[in-house]
Amino acid sequence: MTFGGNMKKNLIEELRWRGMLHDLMPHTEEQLQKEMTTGYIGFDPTASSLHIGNLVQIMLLKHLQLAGHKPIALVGGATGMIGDPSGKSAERQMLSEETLQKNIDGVRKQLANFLDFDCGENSAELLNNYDWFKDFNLLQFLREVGKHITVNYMMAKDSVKNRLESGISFTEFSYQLFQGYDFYWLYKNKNCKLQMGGSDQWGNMTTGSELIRRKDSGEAYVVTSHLITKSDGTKFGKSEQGNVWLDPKMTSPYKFYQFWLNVDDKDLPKLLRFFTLFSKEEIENWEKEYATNPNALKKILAEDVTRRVHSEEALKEAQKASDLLFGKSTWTDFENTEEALLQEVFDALPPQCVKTFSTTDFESFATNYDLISQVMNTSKGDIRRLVKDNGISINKDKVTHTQGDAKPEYKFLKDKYLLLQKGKKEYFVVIIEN
RNA sequence: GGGGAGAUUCCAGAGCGGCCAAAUGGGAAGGACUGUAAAUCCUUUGUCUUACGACUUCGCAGGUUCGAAUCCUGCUCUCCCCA
Repeated sequence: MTFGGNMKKNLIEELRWRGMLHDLMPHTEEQLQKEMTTGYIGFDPTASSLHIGNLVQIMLLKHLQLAGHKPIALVGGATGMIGDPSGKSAERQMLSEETLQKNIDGVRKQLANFLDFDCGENSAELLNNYDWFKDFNLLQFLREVGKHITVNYMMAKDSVKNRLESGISFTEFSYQLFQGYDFYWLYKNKNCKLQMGGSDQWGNMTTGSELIRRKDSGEAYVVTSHLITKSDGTKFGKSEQGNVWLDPKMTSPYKFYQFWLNVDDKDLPKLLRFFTLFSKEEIENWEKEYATNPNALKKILAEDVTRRVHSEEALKEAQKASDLLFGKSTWTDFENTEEALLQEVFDALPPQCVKTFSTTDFESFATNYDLISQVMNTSKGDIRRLVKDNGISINKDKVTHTQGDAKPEYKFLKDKYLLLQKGKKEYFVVIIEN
């Protein structure tokens, strides 16, 4: 039951025990056992970076490759221009071509990080469907694609059905044909027989399989994964600031690491299985060992994901920052930290949380309220409220109302840093430069 | 082309001449309790201000009125129904 002697794992089994498998077409397993199979997942460039939600799909491709098959990551340069109606209750805004191009570039770069592109016959490939759609004219499309799929079939898809009340444009209605043709094209040109994706993509994906059957009487398979949701039912991957992105410029590795440390206990079993590559035994052993210490598990999770998405160095920095910024760190801890390390820690903070002032600029703040609202970029009323609720600290000391109106007078850390906190978790740093 | 409904603060959604900076819910923020968790509780959620109050908001532009989110006129946009 091996092929080429290099089969490592049964993909479907792997996805099953991880709880990722949602649905698959009949005979998919046989196909995967029979030979090295090429499978693809499409990513629409709706933003200039992928986010944590997309990471599940990336993991699918990763598992595919680890099981000895060949993954293709497809950037939807063409389909992104149309807009997938799946899961959307209203017509979406079209992106300008300029934004789209920027997004495609960003997404391409990230995808390239996760897969092995140089490991022999099952090396990964990165493609853009714009390449085969750009010269495809409308008449050709209608004759070659449209003719094979009935409107009845298309209307039966949930993504379309759900929109019949609220309205759906022809553009979004036709989305599934484009995605379907992607699959067909890959089938013809890359011998791709498998498409994977989130469970919300089932409808779109089966259209492709259908097209392959009708046009070529070919067999092509579809596997879907569960969409990751939080135990409280809200959307996963949103933090206070919105989406958690994979781009370090949009979500700093520090924030990223913190995100995983802060997940709900109840989500841990699922997250460890979805987002790490550890084996069943490893995960189960840890869960036994740390049954009463979920923070240890979170650390394992956060470390692994941060390392793979960013890098070992980024992880180290994020951890250094976390150690200093959290826990029981005191003012003296900061003073005793050498400057180079402090610098690193502050670098790990999101850029908007670090402000540099000249001495004269700093002198020009009449009150602490002025200073704080400037640094934290919030209204003074807000800061007053926070101070009233004990929510602001400077240099690890709570700011009181009377202090708030006083002129800022501080002992600077290493003669140049001032440490502000909003709540317990959010740090801001002022750097004084001459 | 004809007819109807609607546009309110981050979102949903009340208000339908003064007591409206605008109910309620959600979200978000801070605090307490903890484990940088969850649940719970408390507070806050237009701007400024020594919270007394001042100023700017209810699709856009005008108008009526002592006074408008609320009434009138025009415009823009969205949705529904009929052709």
